[in-house]
Amino acid sequence: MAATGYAPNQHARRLAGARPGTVAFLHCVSGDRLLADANVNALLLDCLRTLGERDIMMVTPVAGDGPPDAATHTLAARLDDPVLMFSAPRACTAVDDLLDRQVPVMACGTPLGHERRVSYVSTDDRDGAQQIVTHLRQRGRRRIATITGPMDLPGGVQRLAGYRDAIGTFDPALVVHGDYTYAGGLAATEQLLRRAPDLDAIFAASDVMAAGALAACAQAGRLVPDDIAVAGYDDAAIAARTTPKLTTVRIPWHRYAGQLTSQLLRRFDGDDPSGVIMPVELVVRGST
Amino acid sequence: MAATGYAPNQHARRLAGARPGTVAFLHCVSGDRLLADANVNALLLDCLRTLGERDIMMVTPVAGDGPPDAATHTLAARLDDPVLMFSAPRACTAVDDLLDRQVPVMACGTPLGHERRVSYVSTDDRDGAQQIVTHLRQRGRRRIATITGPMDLPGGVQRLAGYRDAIGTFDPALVVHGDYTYAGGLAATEQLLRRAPDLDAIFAASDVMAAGALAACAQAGRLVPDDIAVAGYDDAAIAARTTPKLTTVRIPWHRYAGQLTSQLLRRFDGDDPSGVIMPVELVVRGST
DNA sequence: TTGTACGCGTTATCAC
DNA sequence: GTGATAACGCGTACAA
Repeated sequence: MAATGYAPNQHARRLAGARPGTVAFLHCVSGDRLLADANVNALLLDCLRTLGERDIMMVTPVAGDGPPDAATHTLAARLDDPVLMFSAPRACTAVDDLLDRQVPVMACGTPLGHERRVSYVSTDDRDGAQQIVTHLRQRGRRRIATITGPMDLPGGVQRLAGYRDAIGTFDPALVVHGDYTYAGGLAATEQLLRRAPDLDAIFAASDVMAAGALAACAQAGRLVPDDIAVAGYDDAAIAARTTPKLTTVRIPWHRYAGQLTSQLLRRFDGDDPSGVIMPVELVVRGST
Repeated sequence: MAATGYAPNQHARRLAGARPGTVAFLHCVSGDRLLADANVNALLLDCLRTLGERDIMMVTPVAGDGPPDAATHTLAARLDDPVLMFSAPRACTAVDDLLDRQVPVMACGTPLGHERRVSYVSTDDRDGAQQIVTHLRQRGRRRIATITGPMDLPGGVQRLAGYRDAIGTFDPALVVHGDYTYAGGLAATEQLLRRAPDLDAIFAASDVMAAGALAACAQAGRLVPDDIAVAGYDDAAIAARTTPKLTTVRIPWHRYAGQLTSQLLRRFDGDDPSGVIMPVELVVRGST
């Protein structure tokens, strides 16, 4: 059997009604940002490996062009297998497509507007943001600005909520919306420095944006952490490679992926959608 | 037809002998490095999008654990569709598996030991390395070290060959083998600085390693480019984000992906394996 | 326990 | 051209 090099035909077994042997990977971003997010890649990889161990299944990523939602929408229509979804924007119509067709959907991060119908695992973003802003205030920072994530994504709104929780008196001039990219963080910081030259701390909603913020501070001749403290979020690899290294909030990536896959597997067996929230942890480094 | 929301069952059509609707993505690296290489990701994404335009096909990535070859070997045995292969090491046994089973293989980079049996698109690594070393010599550098890529990968051997072509008198003390990673570049540079304190230039076989080299130089108190010139390879995104920015060799990524997909599509139609080599271009920035 | 039909949805082929 | 039918390879349910 094994000696003859025999392997069952996946198409035939699927056609005969076997349980799905693959999981579709759906990343709801515009085409040029696909596979460009180190956090998502790491998480995806971790899931891929765990899934591989169990049933030797693979994940098929799906590429989308144009605006995030439209692209994923059309592509979702072709999907047959369970879907592992990342960066799902608020009330993403692709999700409706999938749910209508009985496709089990597992979201990474709270699926805004679909909390009851799709399974998800997310992290306690609000708490993390609170922790980091509180840390900045304890270090004596008084004019703390923030660069948010996209406001149609759960991380964007929840990290901003945490910032508001902990900031004391809220000043809209100290808030700029970002897009989780390095270039976005750099541009947002330039804008903040122009708008509020007296700020003494910046909390960026991602480490990549924080890295951009560091570059912008350097260009503007502001010393970090002496003149301005900079904090990130995610504890991504880049957080330990900047100068100075970034204070950040650590997401337990490995356990996160573990939850994602185990919940997904549970959906395979027909369990109801469920939501899991993972705790996060403050990591203090040289940038604050 | 379209109004009823009908979509043909991919498994059934495949079972009935239709042409493959998917391409398998095989990255021959140890599990933890999968999806971690920005160059590979960008290339993969580009292929994904082009492939999507044509026949609305997707790519299924395959995860492997353990040593690169063993993992890909076992996983290759499950593959049925055409394979797009990256980072294929010398005489990779997974390739034999695939070829035995008539699976068309398209390699990114010269598939060492399989040049005649699998199609490939590669870049003129030897020429690129020659160009960059010649550039360093023209700037007056005399003790030019190199951090190579893995020597079982085509980029590793060919970029080293180009270095030897242009270096004049070859000194083994100035050669350290790297692994294309940031940490590897950093460690290799520390080793070089210990071994040959008088070196005045480092050519790293990838931008990521060059970024690590910059960090090591900074830690050692050596100024770049005043004391030591640092050059990379790939023209990856990181090359424009370091301080100073990296002199490097630009690979025409977009056209590279175009060739990869068009050759792959050609294999679909039963054409014979073919090899294509793309030209590269020197990009001079502040680090030299 | 071991064996034998049938059905899954499509493509291909052969009559018509 | 059009329409019926045999594969494709594996699950599964049912019979022995």
